[in-house]
Amino acid sequence: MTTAKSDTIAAQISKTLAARIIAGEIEAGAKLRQDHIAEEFGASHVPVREAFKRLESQGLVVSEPRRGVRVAGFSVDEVREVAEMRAALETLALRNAVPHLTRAILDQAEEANRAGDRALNVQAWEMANRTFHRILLAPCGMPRLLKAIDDLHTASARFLFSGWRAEWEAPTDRDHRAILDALRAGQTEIAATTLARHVQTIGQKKPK
Amino acid sequence: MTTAKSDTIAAQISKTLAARIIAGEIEAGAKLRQDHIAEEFGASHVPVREAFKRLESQGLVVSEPRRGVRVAGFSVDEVREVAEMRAALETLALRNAVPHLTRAILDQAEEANRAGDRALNVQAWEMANRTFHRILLAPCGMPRLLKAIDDLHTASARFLFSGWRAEWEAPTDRDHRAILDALRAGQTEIAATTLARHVQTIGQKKPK
DNA sequence: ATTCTAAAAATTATCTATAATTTGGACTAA
DNA sequence: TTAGTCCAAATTATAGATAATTTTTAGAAT
Repeated sequence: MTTAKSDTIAAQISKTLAARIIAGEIEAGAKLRQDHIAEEFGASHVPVREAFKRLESQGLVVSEPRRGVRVAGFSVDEVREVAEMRAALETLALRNAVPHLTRAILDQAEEANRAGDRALNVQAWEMANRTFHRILLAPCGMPRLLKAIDDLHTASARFLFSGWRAEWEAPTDRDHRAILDALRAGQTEIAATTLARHVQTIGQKKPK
Repeated sequence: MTTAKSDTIAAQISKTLAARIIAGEIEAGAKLRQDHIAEEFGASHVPVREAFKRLESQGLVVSEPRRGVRVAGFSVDEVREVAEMRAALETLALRNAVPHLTRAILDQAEEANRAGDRALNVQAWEMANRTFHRILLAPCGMPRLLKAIDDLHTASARFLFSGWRAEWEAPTDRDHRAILDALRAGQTEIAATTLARHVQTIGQKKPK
């Protein structure tokens, strides 16, 4: 998680907290005390509050007025919900991206996929996986859609990390290759349905 | 727009500003000066900033660090984007809602539809339209999905109001009836595809 | 006339301080 | 013991003040 120095303090705090929540360093349901966090970052609590607002819109924390914010929990139902939303939105993005996909872009995606295969831990694999999806979908040119998908990826990553914590081995991603092959062959529909199925299987990998 | 007294000041400001932006009272691209707004609401600028954050997550304003926020513009591309996202997400919600739909719920939806036919202005029609969609989709029990759809409805409403401003006549909504008929007959797929087409036509009603 | 520079004004972002609300615990009464 | 209530501590929410940044304006040089 790169916290650019040009960002506002609120943005930096938001990114750092998001990374912690996703990594599972802060457990679900834990209260986030604004004064404590402000002290840790050497800031006042005003930018902390703004960071909270951002995290809330990403679905990482829930806030009750006058009672503070706590890390959002996630049930199996929510994991499934996120997976289904991803399937719906990523297929939409893919269909709109296809006309703009070039050979070079597909090669980039393949490289990202190989990076995933080489990943030594789940964090590295997740980053490569996200890159793969982003490279393929970005050419759709629909910024609002891409942002929504990105937030859903964040939610997915949280679930992924919570499940695979200790033992983990890089799965060679057959689905990714199948998607690439279909795209190279101009079979948009096959690519889209494969992507939809692929995303939904993520929600089924059992935690622990 | 009901601003409950129990809400925080930030929430009240956010709702009021959202209503103004949707109604077109503040034009796209206009700067929102936090001090001026704070003064108008008799508050300090801290809750104003938090309200801005909320509006940003809804896509109603865009913010550049250290340069303030301005009302988001919306091109025809963005309108189409929102329409396509709605089509994808609302069909997903509908498919998941169908098993929980009862006769009573369908009757409620029909009543909302009639309210739309009786609407005297575009605002009343929009509210009835949103109610219709919400009644049908809420039983899916996917809160994150429903919130996303609601934000997209807000964006759609902005476009709708900008187009039809002065002259307007209530269109009897054939699509809504077709959806209800299909649901009553247990034809989920027909209902879903009709809904998808219905949502996308909204993006095609030409403004002016 | 135009463009570059610098000072001034306006605005945003943050900090410190104050007010309001909630939570937890102790004490009292049933 | 068990509620119930009240007080104190902790925490959130807002206000007022300060610092930092950007935009505007004026002036000078080409």
